[in-house]
Amino acid sequence: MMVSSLRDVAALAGVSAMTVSNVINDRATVAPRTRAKVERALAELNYRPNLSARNLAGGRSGVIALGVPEIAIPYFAEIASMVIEEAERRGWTLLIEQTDSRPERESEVLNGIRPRLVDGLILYPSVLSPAEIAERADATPLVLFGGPAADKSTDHVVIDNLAAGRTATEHLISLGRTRIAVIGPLTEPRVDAESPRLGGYRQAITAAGLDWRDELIAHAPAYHRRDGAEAMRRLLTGPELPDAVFCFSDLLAAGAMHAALSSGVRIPEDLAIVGFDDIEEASFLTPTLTSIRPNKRRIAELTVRRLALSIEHGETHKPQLVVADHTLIRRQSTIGQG
Amino acid sequence: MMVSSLRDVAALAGVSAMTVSNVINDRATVAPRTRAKVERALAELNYRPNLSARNLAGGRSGVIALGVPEIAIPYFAEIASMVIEEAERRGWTLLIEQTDSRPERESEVLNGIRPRLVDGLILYPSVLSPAEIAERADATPLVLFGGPAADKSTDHVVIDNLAAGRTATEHLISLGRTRIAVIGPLTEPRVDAESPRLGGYRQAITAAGLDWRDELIAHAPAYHRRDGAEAMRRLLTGPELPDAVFCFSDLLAAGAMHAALSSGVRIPEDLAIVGFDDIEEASFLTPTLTSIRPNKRRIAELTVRRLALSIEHGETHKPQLVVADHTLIRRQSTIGQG
DNA sequence: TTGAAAGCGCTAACAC
DNA sequence: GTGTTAGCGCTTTCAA
Repeated sequence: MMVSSLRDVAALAGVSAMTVSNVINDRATVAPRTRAKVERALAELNYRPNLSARNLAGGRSGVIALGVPEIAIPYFAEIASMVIEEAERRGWTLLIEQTDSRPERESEVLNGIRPRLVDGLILYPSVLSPAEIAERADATPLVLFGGPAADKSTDHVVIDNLAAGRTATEHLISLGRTRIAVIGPLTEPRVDAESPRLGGYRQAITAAGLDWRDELIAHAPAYHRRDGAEAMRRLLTGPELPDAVFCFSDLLAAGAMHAALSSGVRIPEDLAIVGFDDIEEASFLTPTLTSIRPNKRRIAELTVRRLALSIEHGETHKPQLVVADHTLIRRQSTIGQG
Repeated sequence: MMVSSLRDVAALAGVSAMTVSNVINDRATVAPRTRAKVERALAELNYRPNLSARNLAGGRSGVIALGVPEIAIPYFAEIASMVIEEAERRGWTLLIEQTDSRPERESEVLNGIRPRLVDGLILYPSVLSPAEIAERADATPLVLFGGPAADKSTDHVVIDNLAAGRTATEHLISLGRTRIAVIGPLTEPRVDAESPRLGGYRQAITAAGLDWRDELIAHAPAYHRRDGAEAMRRLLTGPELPDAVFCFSDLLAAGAMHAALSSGVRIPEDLAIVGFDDIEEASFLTPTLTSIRPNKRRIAELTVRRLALSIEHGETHKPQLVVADHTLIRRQSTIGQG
């Protein structure tokens, strides 16, 4: 099948290339008769615009990029799916970059691996500090999502992790649990600070007048299932047996749950578990997993909307920190068969 | 930060744009001194090539597209992750399209949603028939993966689903199970034929001299967890209680396992379960899930390699059907704590 | 309402 | 070894 250009269509329709361009982009007020002629030619030649040419001519590429640590992590896959849908709504296509949480990779993505190809970039900043992000050598519009808020110079969509951590822990306390463990990365390397989810846990524990016990704080290097399983094994062989655990991701919770069940621990009778992210898997674990559900649809929507604003208003665009909502979804892993 | 073009670099280095281009693309034999000068200018101006311009000038875009039903399905997310890695190895970036298994969407992707932007396309053909695929109005190099083999006019990477279905079923038979159920889409709408996984099951059942029982064949409309859970509930309330079940995906198996455990069925004592895909989740379910493991790394590698060949050799490229290997991974859902 | 001219940044082909 | 010319297919600007 032949590839036809604007010129071919123009020739067939007996008009100029410019008029065809106007028809395609629904611009100016093209005379109905002219429009009809052009549209017939368009169809006949099965015209498809050359995006590179369009992009080069000063327009946009219609492509945005999403940078995440790993697309195979369900939370990111679910977010990516929604971002694709939101982008499509605006006529954009999504390109995906994996950073593997490696600084060089994250930096490459930030500085435009595919230079000038994308109109904008959405990034989950996993390892780069706000300062490093602010220093990037690329002017492509950028929106961050997740992690702690960086500086004010970048659009950023987050949820209130501190409040979420508090809510998760309070839920366990309300169930009468007193030896509540935590599994997750305890610090935010990006800002060299305590994880806000841990901060929320701390607040809830303190407010309830429960003892703080270091033996119940299990660090996990990352958010994977295996990290959760390992941390749980450490807790189960430790000096203080927990009666509940708050995991900083559902993947950690899935690993922890598997390790616990394999050791004969009953859930939630002996051990209640709360996860974070509410990935689809959470509803199908046995028992089903109580989890903090960030409003993923809203995160995707806000992220793409901020990016659209930034792309459209360029210089005058004011970056903003936007907070999406979250809720606690109660399931069997804490409240039993209900 | 300013965006600089070839010309800017050329001006700074005191050479022509063409020489800069030659340096960048490692072409011709540029004099060492010239090269050094140019490279200094390149660095100083933080030059980044404009891909649209490069693409338009007759080169390639360096972007390939991957079309899948849903990126949030773990199997596709895992494959996508590996395809990204393989593509990166060749200096390509990956763009993702979701088809939702809708014919119009699949057709759009096939005919170049992002016309002329991508150098090649990898597609999981979920609903379109081989004839519809062959008729596409776009010349972009295409490689299919998964599903039944189409015609000979398209590159296609598959696994032997018939053999895999037989292996899964034989494994259950070897455990002494006699009432072996099946959960999954029973037909291939694309080719209007029986699912090859069901065909493998049939062969194994017949070869073992077991009775064929329609009551044990549970159709699932798709491969999701909820479909597996529903099918399992039907089997559990049906006239013939199975003592084993072969699910056509791990997601179906996860749903089926959840439904069974929730009804008090013991796995594997009362019911053995085999899944398909061996997604990471399979190793962390309780009990862990026996599954057919397609060689995903190999599928990604072969897919990208065939695409590279097609892109490089254009007209003279001969499409081919390539078969990747698979193995049965035995876990607790069939062989217990063993 | 339509068209002509210019140019986006790059590379291929060919000179020098 | 290096530079010149032309042009990829489109949009922007401005004139008709």
